[in-house]
Amino acid sequence: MLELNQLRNNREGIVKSLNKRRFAQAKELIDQIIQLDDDRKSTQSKNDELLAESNQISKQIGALMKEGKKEEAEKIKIRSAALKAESKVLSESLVSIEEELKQILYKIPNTPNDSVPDGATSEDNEVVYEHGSTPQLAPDAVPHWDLIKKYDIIDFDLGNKVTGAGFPFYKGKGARLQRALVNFFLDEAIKAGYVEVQPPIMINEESGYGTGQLPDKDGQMYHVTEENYFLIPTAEVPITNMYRDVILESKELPVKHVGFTPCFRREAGSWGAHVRGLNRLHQFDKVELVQIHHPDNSYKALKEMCEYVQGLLEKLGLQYRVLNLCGGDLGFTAAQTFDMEVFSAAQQKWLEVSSVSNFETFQANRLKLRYRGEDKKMHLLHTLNGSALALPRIVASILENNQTPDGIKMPEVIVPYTGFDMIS
RNA sequence: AGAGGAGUGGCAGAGCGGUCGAAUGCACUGGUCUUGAAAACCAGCGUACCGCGAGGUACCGGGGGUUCGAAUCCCUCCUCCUCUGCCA
Repeated sequence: MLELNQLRNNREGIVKSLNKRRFAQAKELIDQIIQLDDDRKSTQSKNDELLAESNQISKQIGALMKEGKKEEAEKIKIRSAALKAESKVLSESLVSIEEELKQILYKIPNTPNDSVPDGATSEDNEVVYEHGSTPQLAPDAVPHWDLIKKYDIIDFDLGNKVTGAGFPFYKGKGARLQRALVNFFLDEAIKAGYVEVQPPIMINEESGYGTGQLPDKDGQMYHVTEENYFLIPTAEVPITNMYRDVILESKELPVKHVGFTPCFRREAGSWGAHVRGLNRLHQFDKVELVQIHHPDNSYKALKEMCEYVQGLLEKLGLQYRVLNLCGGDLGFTAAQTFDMEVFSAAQQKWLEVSSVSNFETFQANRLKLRYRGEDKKMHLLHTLNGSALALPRIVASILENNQTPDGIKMPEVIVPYTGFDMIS
């Protein structure tokens, strides 16, 4: 959620910035917001005056009652009743103005950072870095959905039977490979100074609003209606919400957490022929990084997180590239996002395996996540997060890129974790 | 899940219909004293909104109600504790 002050003071700049993400209604919505906020202020002022008078009268009544002047007290009670009726009207309208204001604020996405490239679709994302070269595979190399059948390590049919599409079983060395990668990712993050957390994988509605999944992505999360809980689409949600309604001391910054969780996504409307095998699932595992920073440091942290994720990909020996997402492809809550894509040699296609974002104050504003500045005043913090890494597509590219006539060779760094160096 | 008890400022803990945004202690910040520190003493010490300011308004787990007036009474939800039941 953008800050009201910013909308008032930097209206033109924000409209221009939102233009970069092709958000056409910016001007109109901001005008509505400013109008509503003006209404809110004047309504509150009037109401406060009424309440102030009412409080005065109540005190007088108290004093009169004490002195035993019942008659006089009764007399001014009449005035008090009138004030109360008037104030009730104003209070109700204040509540509805605030609600309307909030609803409009919820509709406005975050403003892209200046270094976000202009552009409308994923076609316009800027490739800022490339690493590695495409492995030379044998002519009979096959995509991972064939490999997992051949070696019987991941079973979609079983998942279909037991749950439904997009909920595969990992079996034998497939399960061990996945667990090995999770442990490798967690250990690396801990070495890099992240504090591990194991969060709940269901969240309440408030948390959904806190990080911005609600109301924007309502319908993309699995909803447990009995309790009004949601299955998390990413560990970002519970981990960042640890800091909802929190005031941090400067000396507590930065906050760095890593968490491993399954992630659940309904992916409503996004299914198609191009998402075979592990490319898109309803349930998948992910190790997620979350950082909270002083506003001055967040972009430096964003850079460091990207470099950290790149380091993981390099250790796994995967060819990858880094994209600076263009305005039109940016997620609702992000001010800037770098996507890491690995090249899947058998599919001849780039697969997104990590998304590292700075949300600036967008989430913090909803979360009320603040720190006390040098000026002794409260300020919003910056939140960031990134996948490090999402498992299925990493597994897919390891399987595809490392296939040999004798089996699938494991990257060296994870052999201590898997306990085997070959799936055959 | 049932019965009982409880939720107050960073923490502990008073208040149980008016003068309470809330005693007191601890913690914290500034000052005095001291070579320095400790101790002692003095002062300060929640958040949000409105207002140029003086100041005003709201908030005592959340929401609603009674009342001229609610931290205090009533309803409801949530959380925690104790006992009983169930169970990884």
